[in-house]
Amino acid sequence: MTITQLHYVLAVAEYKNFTKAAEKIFVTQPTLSMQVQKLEEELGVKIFDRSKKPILLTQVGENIVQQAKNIVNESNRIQDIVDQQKGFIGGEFKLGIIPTIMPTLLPMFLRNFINKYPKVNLKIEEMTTQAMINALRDGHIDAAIAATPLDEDDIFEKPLYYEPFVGFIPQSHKLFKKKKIMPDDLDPDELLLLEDGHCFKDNVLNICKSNKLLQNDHFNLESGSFETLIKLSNEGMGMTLLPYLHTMDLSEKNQENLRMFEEPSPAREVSLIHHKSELKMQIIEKLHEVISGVVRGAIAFQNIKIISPKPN
Amino acid sequence: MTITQLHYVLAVAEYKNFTKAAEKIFVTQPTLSMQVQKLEEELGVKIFDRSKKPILLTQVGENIVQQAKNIVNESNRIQDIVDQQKGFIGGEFKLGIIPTIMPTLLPMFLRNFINKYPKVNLKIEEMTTQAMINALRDGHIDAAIAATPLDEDDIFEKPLYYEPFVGFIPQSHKLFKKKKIMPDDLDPDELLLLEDGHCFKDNVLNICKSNKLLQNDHFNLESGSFETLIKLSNEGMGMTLLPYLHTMDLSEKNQENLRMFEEPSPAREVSLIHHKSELKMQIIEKLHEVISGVVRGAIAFQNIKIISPKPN
DNA sequence: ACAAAACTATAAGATAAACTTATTTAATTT
DNA sequence: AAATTAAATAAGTTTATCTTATAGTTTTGT
Repeated sequence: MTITQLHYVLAVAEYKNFTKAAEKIFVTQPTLSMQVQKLEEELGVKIFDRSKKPILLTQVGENIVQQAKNIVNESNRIQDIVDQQKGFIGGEFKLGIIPTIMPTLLPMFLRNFINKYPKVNLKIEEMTTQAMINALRDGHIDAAIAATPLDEDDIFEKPLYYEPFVGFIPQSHKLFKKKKIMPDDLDPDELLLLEDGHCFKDNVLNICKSNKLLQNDHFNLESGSFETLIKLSNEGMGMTLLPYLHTMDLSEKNQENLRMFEEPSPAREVSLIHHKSELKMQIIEKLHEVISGVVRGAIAFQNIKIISPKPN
Repeated sequence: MTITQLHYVLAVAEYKNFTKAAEKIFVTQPTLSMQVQKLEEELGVKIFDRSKKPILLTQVGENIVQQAKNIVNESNRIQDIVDQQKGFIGGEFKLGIIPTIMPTLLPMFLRNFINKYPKVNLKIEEMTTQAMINALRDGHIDAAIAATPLDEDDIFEKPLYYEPFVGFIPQSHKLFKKKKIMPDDLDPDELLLLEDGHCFKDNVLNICKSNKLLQNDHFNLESGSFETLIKLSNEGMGMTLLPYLHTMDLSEKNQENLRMFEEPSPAREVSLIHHKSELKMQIIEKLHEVISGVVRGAIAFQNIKIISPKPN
């Protein structure tokens, strides 16, 4: 049994197809076939059931794949140990970011980070929270930025900052005249919302319903579309909520529609999340350091009420 | 990086000597030299400091060895998974047993176990509790039988049975006339004891002192030497305590000197212990099953007071 | 149902990796 | 300083791994 063979098994298990897996890991298909067979022979069991297409994992196969993931993870950790010792911060690092955080946060820290750690080859991908969790588990990404808490017990969360929500209220709206708004002022049925799955906790307000309506309808608002939300709002579709960092980019005219909450302001917790396997921790720590440092300058609220991303 | 290379590193780390390590793992010394060098080159660090003799681990080396142990353990687990699936109970299994349990317990279960699981190649070694803990950590043994609790957080304990202590009281002794004895009757200063490190808990009696005296003096009583203890006792050196199972082998004459404790009788907890890495769990479970089944027949006490092996 | 397409397995030869024996070099003892 | 002990290097052999080419399967589409 070699680590290479385990890699091969994982690739086949992932793509359920020898040919595709072979392409992805840059070997020929016979290499995969033979090495997987060799391992199967050594262990004395079939890992894959090739009689059906797409290929299936046998029962033992499932367990073997699970364990193979552990072994491969643990073996990746050795280079980590070496890097850490050398104080080397570098190599490829894949970071996932949810759409509603991407456009505001990325410009704030990216230049800073790549200047400070030029040897890190950052690859950033926009993805949903659920896709992130899966990608972290599979090792497809090394870390991600999302609204937390997620309550996934194999995902660790390192909070980056607490970002207050700010009301965006059109002139026609009855709340426009108020200087500060309160959670109780919000009417879920006329609130325009973007963030997938982000809900106030029960005791504040549950706005998932309106959220879902928007998403399942014509709109499926994605990255950068807070602009859309603002336009809809200005056209009398109702008020909306924006994360604080996003409000800093608004035109002067739009700024006039902003209304802060009475303190403690509802806020979302934004965290750097990673898998419990703790691979590439050095980079994760530096990333956390840079981002929270940069954001600390932009957000200086004290009185904040954290909001959970999921209804419960 | 291959699993083989990690094995080689572990061997060298263990014997601090390439030549010896090479012998132990049945390869030639140049093979070790070259493969270790190759891994060092791949990682870009020296794992061993060869400038001194015996060889030292570098700082990174220490960490690498630690991680290598994890990886090797996890990779051994794959065959385990396969065996489990097949319902196969077999292969080499190394079991450590402490000297004071060995002679009485081993004959009780050994034949039974090897008949039931003939494919298991049991290798039994007598060793002290501390040696066991180290051997379990290093993977030199797969499981062990010892008095518990040990309070080692990487060692799991599966209690096998609770074995009462029985007083062995020479005719000359003042307690000889009593039918049953009580913990308070015992005088630590005149109690002959054998078991290394086994002490009544504070609230019963702390007999470690007398124990240590015996050990550090001329005697270092080892396996099978309860006989010696009994002879010493019969010659007026004082009373002693014997574990219940041992008393079953005594001559009729010696049986007359036995005095049970008033219930609840003090007892020692004897457990099958293994490392948290949970390798060869199938065999461990079967072993536990067989031993506790066999002993259940021999010990049928209800009222027992468990005694801790260590003073605290 | 039959041909085409899509996959996987096998064969054979090329490449590369790992291992052994023999020898050299370096460090430690005496 | 010589003898001893242990690790590194060199050279050649064996073994393992990979690729190209090809033969079998299973699935898909008409």
